[in-house]
This record gives sequence, structure tokens and C-alpha cells, in this order.
Amino acid sequence: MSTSSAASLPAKTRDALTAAQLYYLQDLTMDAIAHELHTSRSSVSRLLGHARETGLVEIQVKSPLDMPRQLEGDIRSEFGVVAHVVPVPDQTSDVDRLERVALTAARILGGFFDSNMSMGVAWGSTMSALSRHLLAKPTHNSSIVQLNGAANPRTTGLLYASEILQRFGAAYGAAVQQFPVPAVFDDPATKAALWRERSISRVVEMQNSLDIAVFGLGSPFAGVPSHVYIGGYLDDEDFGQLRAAGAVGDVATRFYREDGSTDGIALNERSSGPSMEVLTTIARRVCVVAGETKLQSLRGALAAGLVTDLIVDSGTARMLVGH
Amino acid sequence: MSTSSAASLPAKTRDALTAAQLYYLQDLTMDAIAHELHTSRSSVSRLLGHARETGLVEIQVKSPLDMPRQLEGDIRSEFGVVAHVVPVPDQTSDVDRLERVALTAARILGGFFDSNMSMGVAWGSTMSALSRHLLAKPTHNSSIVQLNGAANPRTTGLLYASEILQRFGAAYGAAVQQFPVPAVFDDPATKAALWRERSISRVVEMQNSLDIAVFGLGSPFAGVPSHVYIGGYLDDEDFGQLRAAGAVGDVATRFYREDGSTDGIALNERSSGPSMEVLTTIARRVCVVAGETKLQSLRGALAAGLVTDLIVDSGTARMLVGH
DNA sequence: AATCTCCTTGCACGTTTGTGCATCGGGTTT
DNA sequence: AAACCCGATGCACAAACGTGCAAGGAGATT
Repeated sequence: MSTSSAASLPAKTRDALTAAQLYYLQDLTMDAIAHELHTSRSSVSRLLGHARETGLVEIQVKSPLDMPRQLEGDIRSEFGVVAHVVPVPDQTSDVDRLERVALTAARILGGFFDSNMSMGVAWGSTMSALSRHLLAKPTHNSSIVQLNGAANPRTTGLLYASEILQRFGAAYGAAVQQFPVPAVFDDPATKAALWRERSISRVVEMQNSLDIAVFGLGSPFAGVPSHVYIGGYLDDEDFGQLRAAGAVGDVATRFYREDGSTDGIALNERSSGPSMEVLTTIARRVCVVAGETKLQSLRGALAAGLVTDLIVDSGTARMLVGH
Repeated sequence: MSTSSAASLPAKTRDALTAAQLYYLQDLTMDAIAHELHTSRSSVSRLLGHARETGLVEIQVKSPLDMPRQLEGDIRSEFGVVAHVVPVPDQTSDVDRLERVALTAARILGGFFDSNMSMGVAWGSTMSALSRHLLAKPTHNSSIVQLNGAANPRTTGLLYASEILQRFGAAYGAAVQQFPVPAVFDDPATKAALWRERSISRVVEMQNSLDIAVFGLGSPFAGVPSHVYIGGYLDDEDFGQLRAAGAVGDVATRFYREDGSTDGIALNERSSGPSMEVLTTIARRVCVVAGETKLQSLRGALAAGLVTDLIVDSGTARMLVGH
């Protein structure tokens, strides 16, 4: 499989590492590096790309500590969460906005995860975008655990959700734990039964000892409903219930009101996602939000204390702190 | 002085920070960023340069922990020091070699220094090159202390040495402590007397409680003598003594033999630099070496245990570990 | 052995970026 | 007020860079 190198690492990685040192630490041009490595400039360009993607090169942007950025300070003092505001021009389309927030979030996430940790991962359009931009960071003895089921009456949802999980696993070299259950059960009894299956309870237990969780937000009644709500996961009756109960959003298919309360939202009994109690025992809970349509849902999540770290676009951040 | 910004930081820094986020975290082109910031593309290019130089952006190249690079591992196991080998093609001129090692060293150094620390700094051509490439990293309550005097019979050496110190101080926002004494005294008694002066002893005491020291190596008898030896710091008689005593190099004007011993090298009594005992109490002692002419001197410094962290070009590193 | 597949390479092209230069505007000195 | 200085700006050009594409190679498959 590998070449004749005496040492234990692929020649490609070795070259990428050298190239990265020459480029980022010594400011050589790619031309010069190509010459030193006896290859073409375009290969060096690709090597450097590889080095960035695989985490050989780490680029951090740090605001000077004297002046935490305005909005982030405001959010912190008002909601008690660490915020990272992603600058996005106001007239950006929601698609671009999501893409840009996801891009930034993916890079930040690398700093939160490390060896011997386990990370809970939700699914949805936000998580999907995020997963596509993860930077590699090799870890040991770590795992990625699916937070809530993804099956619905139409599909098993496995492809969609597992694709997200796989990308996390690949990026961090972590074991991946899927959760092959419906997103929302028709019958609570079925859930209870399944939860007694060892193959399932094993995952549930892993969910109970996560070091970090990452999730987007659902916003069932916003202009453009989230992926969850157009995929057939909920039927009309479910929607009616939610609306009547005053729910404004969800995290991993657990619903809450704008004030953070959840009592009497019947759907939660049938949800496959971790309860608020379980969720809030996780030390770090990273919430990724793009777009004003999620504002109400975001308020609810914050009020419920579900979030410890918030990654959000600048427009939504501004609206969050009274404009 | 500053603009109308409500917050406490210059508009330029704020823009640079935003630009850096957009460029490094969101992969926008400078064109796009210029548009968002309502300025020209060239200004964005300069903003980003500014951001890099002032440490708003930090770029690290990290070798995967599974495989510490070959040479560095060898050096570590043979000499017990943490090595950083700077890749440099073999046919590089000594000037370029020094420049490239200095460039890399300057970036690495930023990771070693932080608030509430004090750093001892030597002078010489290596340190001069190094100082020219330092990246800014703001710290508090930190100081830069000159390790050895720079005056000689011809000049006070103040400009030369203080320029180096100033650059360190500016880069780290640290207080700078000069050491306005001759590099080598004519009469040991003068040294003793001066050391009793409070203005001088104050600095000597600071030298005794450094957290980190940075220095190049002198190599008096190598093909191209170091700055120290052509500046008139030593006269013919001094040279004769050193040669007779078998000295091969120095750190901050303290001389040693290739086996690391220093006994009976009379010149050391008259040197303004810290003694080996003082030097070796410093927790981290970073030695920067470029070029094979310093090989013998490097062996001596390693044998004397003066070094904890070594930054060296690949050619010299290879020669150091028996080829 | 022939074929297929998948990965890597260098080229060529269009895009993106760095920088010398002339210009401009605000603040200081004469 | 005039003269001066200094830093910031945009322009224009050359240098540096990313990437689609076609060619080449090393295994794997038939």
C-alpha cells in the first residue's frame, strides 16, 4: 500500500508537510517549492490544499483579547453563551448565508474536539452543510454519535443522516455510531420497547455521556420550514399539535416554546432525540444558526439553556440583541 | 486620535479582523471582501498583510503526532533537546540559509512567549535576522531583557543591540530592559564594580529569573567568524587565549569547548554574559543555528546543556546526527 | 494478456493577488 | 497661509495561483 519510505508516513503527507513549512513559515512561492521538491507548481498547489484540508496547517483568526467583538460581547452578557458571529452582508441569500456560516463553523469545531472525546451530532440542512466543510483533525479513541433518529414513513433516512455522520467520522478519525430509529415514533410504546433493545440502548447510553453536541435548529412555523418539516417526518396532525402547544422550534426533534418551556408538548414523548435533561448535561453544546427565519427558534433554545456555544451570522446576531 | 467608533479599537484593526475572517475562514476572494467592506481590492490585500503581521491571523504547521519528523526525533533522542528542523535545500547560500531559519524561528517563538513572562535576548547576526521577522503577539506584564553587553572599544554597540531588543519589545508589547555594559571587560575588577551599581544589578537580577532565553551561537574559529568576532569585541590576545584554551563557540559571550566544558577559559571571567549556571536555570533556552560553520559550536552548546529547544536548518541538522 | 479503474501528473488558461507609483487629505511646522 | 510630512487609497501591471483537462501509470479484474 505505502511506498518504500523508511518512516511510517505516506510520502504525500511528508511532502505536504514540507511544502506547508516552506509556504507558510518561509513565505516561498509555490514555484520555488516545486523546484525544491522536484515537482510541478500545480502539484505544490494541490499539496498545499491537501495540507490545509488534512489539518497539517491550522489557520486561526483571533480577535485581540482587549476587545472582544461588540456583538459577541452583547450576546454573552445577555444570554450567557459564548458567541461566534460570522460576518455576512445583509443582502445575502439564505442559501449563501447558511453556506458561509457552515464553513466557519466547521473550522471552529475542529478546535473543540479532540482525542478521547465523544461528540453528538444532529442532522438537518445546517448539519449537512457543516459536515461538507469539516477540516480533518486526527484523533484517537474518539467517537461520533447520532443524536436522533432519521427514519420517517417514506424513507429510512439512513443515507442522508449517515452521510453527515460519516463525514464527521472521516474528518476526525473517529468511530461512528448510528442511531437507526424513526425520528418520531407513531406509538410511544414502540419507542419504549426499542429502548430496551440492547443494540439501541447501547447508543442511548453513549448519548448520555457525550462531551460535546453539535446541532442546528428546527423552526417548524418559519417562512421556509427546515428540512425536518418537508421530509415527511411529521404529519398534519403533528403540526396541528405543535402549533396548538405554542412550539417554535426544536433541537434534535425535541420541541420547545419561545420561553424555553416544553411542558405539555406531547410530541416530545414520541421523539427519538435526547431529552432536555440529557442534553443539558453535555458540557459543550454548540448551536449553529444561519438566517433570521430561525430567530424565534433561537430565542427558545437560548431560553431553554440548550446552548453553550453559538455560531451565528451577523444579521441574525444583530436581531437577537435588540437590534 | 481615533475615529468616532464607540468601541475601543482602531477601525483599521476591526476591518483587518473582518477581512481575515472572510478570507481565511470563509474562503472569499479579496475582490468579494473589498466589496463587502466598501473599499478596493488592494486595500484588502494590505489589510490581510496587516492582519498577519500583527498576529490577528495565526498560521501553524503541525506535524502529525504519530510521526515526529525523522531528524527531529533523532536529535531529540541523541541530545535530549526539542528540535525544529527548517527545510532548506543543500546548495543554499549561508545568507539565505540564515534568513530562512530566522524567518521560521521568529514564527515559532511567538508560541513560546506569553503574558507575565520575561525573555532574555542575546544579540548577533542570527538574532538580528530573527528580530526582523517577528510576528506581533500582544502580551501583558512581560519583559524583554538583554542577556549580555554590546559595547566594545570602538562603539557603544547600543544602536545595534537595542534595535534588536526594540523589535522584540514592539512585537510582544513588552517592556525592554537594556544592558549598557561592554561585551567583554578589560579588567574583571571593573565588572565587579559595575555589578554593584544598582542600575546594573537590577538587570542582572532580572536575568536571574527569566522564563525563556533566545540566542544564536558564536563560532570564533569557523571559516566565517560571527559578528561578535569582526566587530572589534575581542583583540588578538583574546583570540590567542581562546584558541589556546580550546574554545569552539559561545553563547552570549560565554565560551565553551566542544565537550561543553568551560573551566580555565579566562575570558569568561571578563564576559558580561550570564554564567552557565545562571543560563541553565532558565526553563526554556531556545538556540537558533543556521549553517554548518556553526556545527562545532553547536556540539559544544549541546554538550554543555545550554539548549532546551533547537531551531536549525536541515543541512546542519543532518550533519549533527552523524549524517 | 488485455482491459478497466482510479489516482497522479503537468500543461494551459483564466483568475486572483502583491506592489510600485501617483494622488489625495489631514495634521503639523515654518 | 504656505509648506511640509505622513499615512491611506486606488490604479495598473506583473507575479503568483487554482483548476479543468488530457495523458500516463499502477494495480485490480476479466
